Amino acid sequence: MSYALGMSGVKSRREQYSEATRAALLAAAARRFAEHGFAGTALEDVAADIQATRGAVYHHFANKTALFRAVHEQAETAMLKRVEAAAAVHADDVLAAAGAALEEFLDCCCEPEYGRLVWQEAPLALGWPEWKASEEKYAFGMIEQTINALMDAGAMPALPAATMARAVFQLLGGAGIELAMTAEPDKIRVKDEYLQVLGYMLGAGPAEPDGPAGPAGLA
Amino acid sequence: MSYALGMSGVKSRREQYSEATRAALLAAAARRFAEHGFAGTALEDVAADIQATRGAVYHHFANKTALFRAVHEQAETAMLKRVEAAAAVHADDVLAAAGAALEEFLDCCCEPEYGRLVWQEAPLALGWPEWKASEEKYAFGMIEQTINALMDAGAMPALPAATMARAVFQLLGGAGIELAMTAEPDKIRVKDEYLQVLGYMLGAGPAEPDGPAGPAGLA
DNA sequence: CATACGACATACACAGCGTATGTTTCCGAC
DNA sequence: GTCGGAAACATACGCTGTGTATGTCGTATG
Repeated sequence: MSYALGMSGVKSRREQYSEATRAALLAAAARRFAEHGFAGTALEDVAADIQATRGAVYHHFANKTALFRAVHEQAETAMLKRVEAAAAVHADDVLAAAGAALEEFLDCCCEPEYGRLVWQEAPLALGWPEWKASEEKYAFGMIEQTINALMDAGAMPALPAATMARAVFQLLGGAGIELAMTAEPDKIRVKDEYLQVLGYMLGAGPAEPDGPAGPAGLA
Repeated sequence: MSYALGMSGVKSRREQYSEATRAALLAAAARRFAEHGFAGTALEDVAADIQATRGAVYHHFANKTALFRAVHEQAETAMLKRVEAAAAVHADDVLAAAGAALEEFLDCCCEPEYGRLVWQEAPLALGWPEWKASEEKYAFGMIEQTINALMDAGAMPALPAATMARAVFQLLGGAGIELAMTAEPDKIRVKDEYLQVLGYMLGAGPAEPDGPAGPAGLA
């Protein structure tokens, strides 16, 4: 029963240091994983970025996969927070909220630390089943919720909601990867084109090329 | 200037043997890669499946990536052949051809050797840029062509074709992975649900839940 | 102030890729 | 028919990177 300080919320110096290095490791790993991929990053380098050794990594995380898992969850929760904040602005309008959430999500995907990590490396690093289970908790759950809201509001016909959500999910993911890999000057254009196309597919009405909104007015 | 036989199309016994082992390696690698993933398969095991050693592998292929590349291309061309054959049946009707192609593609994805290989492992093994470039040649080109045909026929509004094609591409890919990972008894149901959803998104009209065809009648 | 434990660093075992170097078998020329 | 030579492999080696086992130092606790 040592370290009673921790129980009362006050952190001892040791704990503070430990958490600091853990956070630093997470940050360094996020950068490395996003830039060089999961297989392409050696734990040695991650540790070196922190002026530490692999011993530190293996002290804080069970193995390379566990480290990635932590990085991944961190990225997902950060994304969720941003998207929920964006949607919360339009608390009264379901469609507007969905549109805002969509755009904020695409913005998140523009940043390689989210786009590459979540949509490229994660399925590999965690394995497809775990990745899918994870997405079930984050992006996917949010999407399905929105889809159901849209169906209830009559803005979308009643189709198998789960499959529909999966399709939208994949669609957003593809847009995410594409955006993450697009060179900076083209990002705005590509993002707009995706908003158009997504609006058409989800709004499910013939959209005018110069007025991207389908009947749902999602975009 | 030896082996003049090869020039006239007749294969010497050595060449026949060599091609046989090469083909066997490709087949074994395809199974291993599809089942255990790219990183999860050791060339040792691939060679062992053929009762050979890694030397054989490295004789026929420059490295592990090159082996995967060959497997990948083989899978893609096989898929393309099947889809084109399915579409060719409806040479007169653009929509029917697109629908048949779609269904045949989904069928291909149901087989792990295509679904997992192309949509899961390939981006990792080849790297995203090369994978994308490859898809540009295969699935993507075919899709864009179909999209353009549909737009010309007035079955689909004129949206940025490239982005639209990419979205459809990603959509199909997602369906492919999902199908590839779905347990056998559920595959038919999931595939049908996807046909419904895709029909809605592409046909862009409110589809009846029990009559999956939108106005385009894609499915 | 002695002791135990947590936070690392160091050292080691092992797998898997790539390469360099044999060894055998077949082909073609003389 | 036999003899060089090259293709088709097998064998042996080095290297990198993961995971684990052990060591060391500081710090909290009785």
